[in-house]
Amino acid sequence: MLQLSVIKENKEEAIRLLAIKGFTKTEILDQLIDLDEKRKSTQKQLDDFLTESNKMAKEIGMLFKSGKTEEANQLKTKTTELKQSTKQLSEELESIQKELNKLILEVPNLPHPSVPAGKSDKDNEIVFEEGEIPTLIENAEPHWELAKKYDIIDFDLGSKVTGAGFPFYKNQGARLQRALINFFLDEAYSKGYAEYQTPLFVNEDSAYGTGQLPDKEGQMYHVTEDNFYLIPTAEVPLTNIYRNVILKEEDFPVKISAYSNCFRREAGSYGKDVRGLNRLHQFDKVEIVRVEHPENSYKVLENMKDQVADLLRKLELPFRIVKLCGGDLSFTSALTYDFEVYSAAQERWLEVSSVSNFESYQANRMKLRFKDKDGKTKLAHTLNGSALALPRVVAALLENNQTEEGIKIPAALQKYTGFEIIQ
RNA sequence: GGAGAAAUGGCAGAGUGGUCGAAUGCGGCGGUCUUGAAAACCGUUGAGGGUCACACCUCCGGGGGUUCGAAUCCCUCUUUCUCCGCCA
Repeated sequence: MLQLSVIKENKEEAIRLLAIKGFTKTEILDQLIDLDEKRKSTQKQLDDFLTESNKMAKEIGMLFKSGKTEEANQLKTKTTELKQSTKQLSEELESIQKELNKLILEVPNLPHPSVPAGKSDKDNEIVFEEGEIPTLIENAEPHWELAKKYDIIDFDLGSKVTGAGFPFYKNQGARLQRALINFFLDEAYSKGYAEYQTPLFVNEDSAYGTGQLPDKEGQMYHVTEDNFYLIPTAEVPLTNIYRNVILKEEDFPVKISAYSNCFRREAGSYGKDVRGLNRLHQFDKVEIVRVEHPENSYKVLENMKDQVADLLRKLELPFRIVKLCGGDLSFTSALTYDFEVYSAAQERWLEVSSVSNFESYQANRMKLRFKDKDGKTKLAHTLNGSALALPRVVAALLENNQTEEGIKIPAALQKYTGFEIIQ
């Protein structure tokens, strides 16, 4: 969540930036400022009452000790009314806090000043493009046909056993999956990321910590019996490692990665754009997460961007990087780069990675802080990125590399797959 | 799943109703001594709110309760440990 101090000290600037994100309910900011004032004055009153009753309690203790029982009992009756006011005030304070908390969660993160204005993905800014769009063989097919032809991914079987969006990977398809996972993990490791395996379920606090709750409730699978949420990305368990943690400055940089299954309900999205591997309920992804000093976070974001580009280069896939415009930017992000690979058979760009700087937005919500050189406690910055999500990478690999003889595996992957061609 | 024990500051560990935000040790930081270091000695060392700064308030796993007063008593949840059962 946004820091109240940012709103208070820089309201005009905050309003201007929020408008880029399409957030125009500026009256909320005023409400927040008012509520905070109310909170302070109520707190002050309550504190005064508490000071009084603390004093009396001590006095009563002394009187009892020195045997002045009668005086003590007299004082006791006096404290009763004090308790009434105290109770009332603390209830008032609690409701103000609750309201404050609810409201501030409605305010999205401020976008970075460089974020272009715009409403939808059409307004995103293409900042980089690399690789040639391949010319396909005659009778080239989309990946869902290829999957059937080579018997490597079985969507129907998945529907039978579980439901739509839960495919089986088989034979060379299953081995290709394993190869990609290992390739991505090795690449992250070689760039200095510690490797983790995380729980696939998280509790409610963690889902709040990274901002899946309260607004994206319907996106996650929920185990009601135990109140667990299936992770939509490894970002959730990885980042929550640092929930309520105070780091030392020398702990930076924090670089962690994990492969995990990701589970998304994707409620309400059907149609041909989500066919095959384009959108799944369960998929595989290697995620990279960083916790950084605020001064470094944008340098680090560029670094992560290069890292992801390098992966796509090694996979020999044509790709482009787009900087998301305000309207397409997620609620919690300040700046996001999306990576898209070109699917020649579908003749469209597929998003395979999203690299974001959340600045202190997540950190504030989960109280992730560090002590600076002067011993002051400050919020850290968090960043994350997919490196990479598998399904659409697989889709592009299958489609772009199809030949008469079969599907060619890029050189960098061959030592992982153990084969050069799918046939 | 059943029975029992426990959860205190960075760590270890006292504290079972009243000047306890918390003894003591270790670690960290600053200093004295030293050419330098170690040892020794002295000081300092949790977080949040609030304030120009103080004062003041809250926090002893989480939540609730009893009491004038709770780290301490009661209820509840979570976690850890021991024993039994089950199990990859």
